[in-house]
Parts: sequence; structure tokens; C-alpha cells
Amino acid sequence: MTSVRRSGTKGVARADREEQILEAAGRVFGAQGFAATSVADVARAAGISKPLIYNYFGSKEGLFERCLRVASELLVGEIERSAQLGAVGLQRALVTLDGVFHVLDDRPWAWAVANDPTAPDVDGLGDLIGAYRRRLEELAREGVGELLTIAGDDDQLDLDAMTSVWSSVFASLVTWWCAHPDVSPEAMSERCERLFGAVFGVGLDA
Amino acid sequence: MTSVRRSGTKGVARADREEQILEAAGRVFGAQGFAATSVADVARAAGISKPLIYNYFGSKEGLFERCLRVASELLVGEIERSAQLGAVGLQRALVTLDGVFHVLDDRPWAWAVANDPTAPDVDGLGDLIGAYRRRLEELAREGVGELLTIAGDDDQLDLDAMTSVWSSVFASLVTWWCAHPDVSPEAMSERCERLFGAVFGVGLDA
DNA sequence: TTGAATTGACTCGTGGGTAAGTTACCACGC
DNA sequence: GCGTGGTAACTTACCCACGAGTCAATTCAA
Repeated sequence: MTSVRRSGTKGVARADREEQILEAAGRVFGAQGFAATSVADVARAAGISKPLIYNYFGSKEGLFERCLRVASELLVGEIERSAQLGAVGLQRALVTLDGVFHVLDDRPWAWAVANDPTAPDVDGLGDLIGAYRRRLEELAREGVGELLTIAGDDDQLDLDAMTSVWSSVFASLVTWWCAHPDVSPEAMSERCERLFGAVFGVGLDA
Repeated sequence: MTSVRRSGTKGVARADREEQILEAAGRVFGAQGFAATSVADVARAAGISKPLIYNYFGSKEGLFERCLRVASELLVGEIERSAQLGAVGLQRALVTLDGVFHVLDDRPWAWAVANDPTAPDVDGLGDLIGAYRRRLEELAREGVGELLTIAGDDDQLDLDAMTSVWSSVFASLVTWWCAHPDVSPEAMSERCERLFGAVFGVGLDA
């Protein structure tokens, strides 16, 4: 039992403590956003004191960057894994969504953190966010480009806009799911399949 | 000429000044978001002093609420006007988008303000944002519901998710346009028509 | 006893909000 | 025409809460 905690108590190895702070920070950042979150909030959520966070992460930005790294690697990893499966078109989208639902099932805050509109723009943060968002956009541009080509549209700005739209569809599905914690990843994947079917006709099987 | 401005100079009627502050505030809030904007920023942009803003609007929230009201009424007005035209399905979506592009052409900041993710949640603000977003969602739910019914899907959560997706498609198109100031409303409307055509097949004419 | 982990109590800058004074316009009496 | 108060517009200079970041001390394991 660690119920009695007096000042200065060590007891927790550095790596464990770091993990614990990151988890708490992720939850709080995910729920409130970077801007609306104070370091004291995170400290309270982690059950430690504020200076300890500075000891471990240097700054509020530093802490957020680490959270973002966790979230980004989680998402990029899953996206790459899904891409390996070799599906194309809508099938690839469904596979990717399914993968994202499953990884987010363990860390629900990762999506909100990766998409936090109040995130600060410092040093390598852009690259970090970009890492997963750029990858998603690549895949989106590919699939969308194919669609537009079939339709006889080769306008670059059209491709650009359509990519942005498709990315937002993807994000919107994930966000909707995050707002409905009762829905299992499997159920959500099936829902996506139904919705895609309704929009694009029924011929979804490879 | 009002080039020489000494302390305490009146010179501007209350209504004019109010209009002027609102316009400046809208620009700044739209560009930086509510959270990242200080009242001093707005004062500087409007060419006046900070206390004057408090004199006119009471608080930072009050100022933002007024901006939001302007933006919301602009959008709701246009949405209603478009809805009057009696188009249905994708045609209605295109008409609405076209209307929104045209009203936003004069006040580009309105969209960003109405969709500011850092907006504070005070008193009647929710209603205000809701005013336009709820109306858009009603229309979305209607059109989407029709689509799902045709596809034989009567699941309520499916309808819910699909509505959210469609709303985000709409928002994404507008946002993309806001990020491309060189594109005229007309050109953007044509782009939307092309893109819808590419996705949903070509039978778009009523 | 040494040193790492940890904290209470601080500093300090920033930004929302205010009090009190300053300027200019506008009656109005003469 | 011209002082002269009244008042509305406007500003300078301030207060204060809050949150990022720091430091010296305190606790505990080895």
C-alpha cells in the first residue's frame, strides 16, 4: 500500500513515474486540450507535485510533446500496419479505420491529443503532428486521386480539396466513435462498412 | 481628416465605434481564435484603448458573443434563404454551399469565429453557436436520412454518425475555401459540383 | 552519510478587468 | 459671438488572479 505518502518519498522508479505522468497528462490534455490545461491539473491527476513534472519533462510544451509522440507513434504504427495489408480504395479505408479503432480502444485520449487544435507550435511539434496526419493524407490523396481520375477530373486543386474532405470524413468517424464510448471497435467498423455501402453503392467486397 | 488623435478625443458616434470594434474583433478572433487573443490585441487592431472595449462590451466573452452573433446570423440567414429555394438532396447542399461562400466573401472571419474550437462556454453562447450548427445539422440529417433509407438502413446511431460525417464534409469544404482566398465563390461552387459528381456519379441535374 | 526523488513555498510575466482623470463637443445664458 | 458648465467618449495607469517555471529544503534508499 502506498496510501501514506509523506513529502520526499521516493518509492517509484524513474521509468514507472514517467509512464504514470504521461498517462495522466494524456488523459487531461485529451479531455481539456493543451491551452485549457494547467501543469497543476496534470500534477493533480497524476497524484504528484508540479515541480516533479518539470524535473521529468522540463516544460509544459515538453510534456505535451511527449504525449503527442506517444499518440503519433500509436497512430502511425497502426496506419503503416494497415497499409501493409495491401487493401486498396474503400477497403483500405475500412481496414485503416478498424485498426485505428482498435489501438484507440486502449488509449482513448490519443486521438484528441493528436488533433488538439490548441496545441502549441514549437520546434519539432509540427513534424510530430505531421507524422501521422501526413501519412493519412498521403493515403487519402492516393485513393481520392484514383477516384477523380476515373471521373475524368485532373485538376490539382480539386484533388487538394477532395483530399482535405476525405481526411475530414475519416477524422469525423473516429471522433464520433470517441464520443460514443459504449460502441465497441468491431461494432464501429461494421457501422463504417454499412455507411460506406450506403453512400458508394453496395459493391464493397474486393 | 481624423489623423491627429489626442487623448480623450470623441469624434466617433457610439454605433460607428461599436461596428468598428466588432469588425476588428472578428478579424482577430477569426485569425487567432478566442483563447489565443487578448483584449489588448483587439484594441490595437481597432486602433483604440483596452478600457473602451470594456465600456462597449463589458467583457472579453461579451465581445466574443457579439462577434459570434454576427457570424451566426450571417450564416443562419443564408442557410434559411437557401433552404427556401426548395432544392433537395445534393442540389440543396450545393445551393447552401454556394450561399455560404457568397456571404463569407464579405466577412471571411465569420466562419472561423463560428467554428472556433477555443470558444468559451458561457451562458447563451451554446445556443448561439447551436443556432447555425443545429440548422445545418437538421438539413444534413434530413438528406442523409433519405440516403440511408434508400439503402435500407434505419439504425438511429448510423443516422447519427452519418449526419456528423456529412456536417464535417460541409465544414471541410468551407474551411478549405477559407484557406484559399484566391478562389472565387463561383469557382468554388463549381468545384463542389465537380467533386460531388465524381463521388456520387454524374446525375446531378434536377 | 550521500544522493536521488520529491515537495512547499516562492517569483514573475501575462492578461482580464477597473478607477480616476482628460479631452472635446454641446447646450445655454449673456 | 463667447465664456461655462454638463456630459459622453476616451485614455493612462493601475490592481489582481492565475499559471508557468524555480529553489531550497525534506525524505528515504543504499
